[in-house]
Amino acid sequence: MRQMAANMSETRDKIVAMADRLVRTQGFNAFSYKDIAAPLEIKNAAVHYHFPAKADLGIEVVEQEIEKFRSQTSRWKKLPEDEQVVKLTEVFRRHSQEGNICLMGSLAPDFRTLSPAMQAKVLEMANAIIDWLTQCLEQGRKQGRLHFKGTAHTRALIIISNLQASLLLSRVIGSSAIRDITEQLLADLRQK
Amino acid sequence: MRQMAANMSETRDKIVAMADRLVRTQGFNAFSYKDIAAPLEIKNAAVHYHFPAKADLGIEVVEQEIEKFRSQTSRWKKLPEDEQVVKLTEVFRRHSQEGNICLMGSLAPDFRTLSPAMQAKVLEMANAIIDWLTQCLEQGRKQGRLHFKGTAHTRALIIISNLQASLLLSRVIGSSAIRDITEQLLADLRQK
DNA sequence: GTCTATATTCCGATAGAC
DNA sequence: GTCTATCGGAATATAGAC
Repeated sequence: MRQMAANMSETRDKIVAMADRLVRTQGFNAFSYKDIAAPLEIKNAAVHYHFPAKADLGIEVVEQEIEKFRSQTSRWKKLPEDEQVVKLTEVFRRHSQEGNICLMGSLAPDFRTLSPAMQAKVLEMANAIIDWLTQCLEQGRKQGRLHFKGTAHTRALIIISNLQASLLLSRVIGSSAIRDITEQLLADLRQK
Repeated sequence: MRQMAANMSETRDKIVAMADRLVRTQGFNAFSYKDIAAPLEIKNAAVHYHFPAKADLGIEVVEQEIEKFRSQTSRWKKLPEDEQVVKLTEVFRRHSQEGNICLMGSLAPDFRTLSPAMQAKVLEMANAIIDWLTQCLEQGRKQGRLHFKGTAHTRALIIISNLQASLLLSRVIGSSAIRDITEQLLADLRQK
């Protein structure tokens, strides 16, 4: 996209990656520029150079997540729908193993404290995930590979809710929660 | 419990109520003593008198929630299990109408930033809810009033997850989410 | 129990040198 | 692009008068 030498964006990328990690592990309002600068062994002024305001950094984190989600799901396109759902659960399981929660689960509680621009980005992310899963479920049911009651949209909301909250719950009661939940979830979808 | 004139605890009660509201609407790390003091028209020093540290206040909020949950569920004891589950969903729906999210959904993302004592209280709360619902589902299935696959414990985790995250989601995408989710959830449980 | 006043620390953000 | 230095503000918390 932007014309830029490879090393020029190196620091920038590291900052975004660190911010992503911190949002998921501590929450957007609970980390500071220092938390980013210190581990990267730079000064907070350097972070401000790349992202003048904290909201700018938050927006970039969400934007990259949307981009990542779209590229992932696009790679699953040729798989049967039930396997695509499995892939989705694996994304969450991987987050769990790294001690992360998903961005939605992290940013939704703080939603009202976010800048309007960042709120818009979070909404965009939510819609991207919900729309994709709705279509996946709809198609999967048509093909006879997935079974569920009610509309695909509502079922998508339920499944997203489960995956999100299972990460939250497992942070409190231990990581066995996410395994149990996702397995039962997939079993439900496979059962006629 | 404690020996104390009625008016002596009035301010204290108001502080806890305000803190509860703020935890649910903004998150534990995003509100300050000023946010509590200003609407009550007292000074932040008065808040510190009742709760020396913010963690003390947080613990009290969670403790009162545990107490409230136990007294609510105890009042439902004589109802059929399927109606008890409906009662539970109504608690969440009421939260949604007031723009609140549940305490677990609010505190779980920030869990690692909480003091050990507060973490312990949050875990206690999680277990109280999960244990109650597990037993309710187990009993309901025995009575033939509730229908689900898998263990009651895993199903309890799934339902709690759904209710929690539906509040989070509805904050971002709008409040229709919670209605759709809970209705489908109850329909699932009623279907043989 | 509540107040005024303040200590201390930290945060996001900016200015200007290099 | 990164640094040093610092501003302005806000947060938690405490001391001491009333």
